[in-house]
Order: sequence, then C-alpha cells, then structure tokens
Amino acid sequence: MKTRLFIVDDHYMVIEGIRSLLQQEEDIEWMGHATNGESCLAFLQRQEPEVILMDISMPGMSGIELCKEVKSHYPGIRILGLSTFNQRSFVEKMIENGASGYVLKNASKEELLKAIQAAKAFKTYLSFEAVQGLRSHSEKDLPILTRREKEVLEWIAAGLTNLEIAEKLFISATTVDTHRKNLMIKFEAKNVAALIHLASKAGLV
Amino acid sequence: MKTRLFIVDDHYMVIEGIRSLLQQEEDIEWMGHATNGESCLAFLQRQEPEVILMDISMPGMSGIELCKEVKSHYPGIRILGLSTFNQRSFVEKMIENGASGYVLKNASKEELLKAIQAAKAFKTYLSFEAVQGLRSHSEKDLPILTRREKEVLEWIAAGLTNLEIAEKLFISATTVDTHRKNLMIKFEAKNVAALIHLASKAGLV
DNA sequence: TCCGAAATCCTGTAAAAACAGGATATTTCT
DNA sequence: AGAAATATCCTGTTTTTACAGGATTTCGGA
Repeated sequence: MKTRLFIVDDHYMVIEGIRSLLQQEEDIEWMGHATNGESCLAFLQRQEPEVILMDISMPGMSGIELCKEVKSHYPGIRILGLSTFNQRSFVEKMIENGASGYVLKNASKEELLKAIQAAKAFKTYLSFEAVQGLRSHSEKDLPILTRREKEVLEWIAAGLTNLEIAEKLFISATTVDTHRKNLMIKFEAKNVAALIHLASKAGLV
Repeated sequence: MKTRLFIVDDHYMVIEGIRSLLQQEEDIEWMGHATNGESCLAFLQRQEPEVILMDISMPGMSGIELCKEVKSHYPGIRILGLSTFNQRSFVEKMIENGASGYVLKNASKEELLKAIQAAKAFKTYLSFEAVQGLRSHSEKDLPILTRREKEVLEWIAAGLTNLEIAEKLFISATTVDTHRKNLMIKFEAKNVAALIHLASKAGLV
C-alpha cells in the first residue's frame, strides 16, 4: 500500500529536492505540495494524505501553528516537521502540537524514508541530529519558564529596565527583579547578557 | 558552450532539488557539490567551475566568508549567493565580497536559470524579492563591527564583565567599556540585553 | 481540601553598567 | 603623506543590576 504524501514548504527548491528524492520510490504516492499554510488547509478539504511533510518556518502561518490546526481537524493525518534549524524549542513545539517526527533538511534520503515509514505506522521519528539536540540541551540546559517569566524575559530582551517592565505589567519593580533572578537561576546565567544569549539560542526570544 | 556549475549547500535536499531542476538543461554541466566551505575549496584545487551556487548560512565557514576566499584565489569564478533569508545585510555582504548575484531558495527554475546565465556573462542578477528587500521595507542594516568590537561582543554574550573581558584581552576595563558603548550606539540598543538580543537575531553571536 | 508552585512584595548592600566628555596612539586606506 | 577609522586609555556621576534573605497571597491540580 502506497503512502499518500503531501508537502508544505515555502521553498520551491526544497519541494523539488524531495520530489526528486522520492520519485522512484514505489511505496510513496506524491499527492502534491503547498507553499503556505492556507493552501495546505484548502487542499485538505478535498483530499486527505496520510503523511504531511511540513516546513516549520514559513511566511504567514508557521508550521507550528499549521500543525495544530491540521491535527485538530484531521487527527488521523501524521505530520513530520521539516526544518533547517535544529532547535530544541521548535522540535518540542511540533511534538506538543501532535507531530509524529522531525527531519532536518540536510537529512539523507534514507533518513527521510525512515521518518515517513515511521509516521505511516503511527510511530515517532526524530532526526539523529534532532535527538542529539534534545539530549545535549535536555533537562539541565533548557529551563521550563512560567508564563510571567516568559513575559518578563521578552521585555528584558527588548531593552526595558526593571522599573519600565514593572510599569508595563502593573507590578512592582521588586517583583520584576525576583522574576529576573529566577530566570538567571533557571538559565544558570551570570548576568543579563548571558541570559539573553542563552534564551535567544533556545529560540525563546 | 555549457556552463560548468558547482553547488555548495549544507542541505542535501536543496542540492537534490537544484540538481533535479537543472538536470534536463542542455547548457548546464553539473560538476558536483560540497556541503561545506572546506570541501568546496578542496574541490577548486582540482577543477574550476564557471559558476558556484553558494548557500549563505552554513555550519563552519559561512557563505560570506567562503565567497571572499574563493574570489581572492579564483577571481574568474562567478558566485551566486543562495539563501532562505531575504536580508539586506546578507545580500550586501555577498555582493561586497564579489558575488555576482543572489537567489532565494523559493525562486523558480526560470529565475535560477536567469541568474546562472547572467553570472556566466559576468553580469549581476538579484532575485526579484532580494531587490525588493534592498529597496523597500527598511530591514535595518546590520551594523558593521570592527574586529575588536566583535571580539568584545562575543565575550559580553558569554556573560563576562568588562573587567573579566579586559583581563582576557590584555587591555584595560575602560577600553572594554568604550567598545561596549560603541556597540550600543551601532546597534541603537539601550542596554546590554537589547544589544545581545539584536546581535543574536542578526546571527552575530 | 490541602499542597506546592507561582506571583507578588519587601529591605539592604555591593557590583556592574550606562552615561558624559574627554585624550592619544596606531592602523589603514586613499 | 595625510585623513579617517580604530584601538587604546582616563575621570567622574548616575542608574541599574546582582545578590542575600526574607514574606505573603493566589491559584490550579492531586
């Protein structure tokens, strides 16, 4: 039985590359492609693929949003995240939103096929590098932030002082300072420069 | 006369996509590909393509550096920047370093061929979108940093204080402070948090 | 309902950064 | 050779952050 495959990616060359890689594969049925989330959703109203390869960073609706949307309407469809970036936060968000796996764009044909076959069988597949990314940054490095901490973090990154953030959030400056302290502890950062650097690398700001 | 073409891109799927797009083209001779700057330079010691399609963001040596390197040793080779990002600063830096053009990864086959033909004829070609990027919506320039400023910036991002950086670089803390001030002015940042945020977004740290 | 995490607020001190306003060598490029 | 850019260093003051060591309230989940 062929696997009905659909692709969403805003880069024509990547679509072409994957099509070229998979065209001789007997057990893959190429259903088509979309270059943005909206077209993808429109396509799904008419036909239902088994597996969707989905780029994470796209103009307009991101892959992360699209994944959630597709999964809520068509829970049976398996989604594989596709990205150039091997960022823990992206991988995590896709999986949280119901994706069956994550493949990097520098993956080999074999890896891609493995991921598709795993997805078809309702299993999870992560690129070797993606797993490494999860491992190496795991537990220790990537802190879990509270809602308020994220909010404060964003304003810090924007360049606001504690007092300015306090005014923005209608809380006292000492509270902001406490959140800042906790952020620093969670990230094991010595100062705000290191904090923002780590947060930025983790895709949190 | 066929155009001898070589590709450098760390994404296998993109290489495959371009190969697939161009394989029927009579006037293109596919010389091969590399997945990083070092392999590319090694290849050039043996063979000399006319045009190189070069990804801008690669692990290790970036396309921007590689472009400069290639042009200094082989001024006759024409280089086309290839990227997902339509950032003014990237386009500019490639052109500054001697590139003949810039093509986005979502470009069509026709656009890619036009760019290659222009490059072969020693002309410049920019993706329509790249031109728009240069023209319109004021994507703020990356500030041009000096060698020392970059160095200081990296240590700041790592979480070192001025004094610690001073000891590391064998200069006085006031000098580090001056570099810090200049960085802040160049980035139009209010404080170090905003500085690191902007630098990180720009891929400088 | 109780627990624990989250969010709020406080005092105080020390350290660092931000800001102002300089000066002087040393490269680098024209 | 001369100008411009870069890198170096200085003295201050003010603002902000970093650190220590608390406390109370709120709220969601077991």
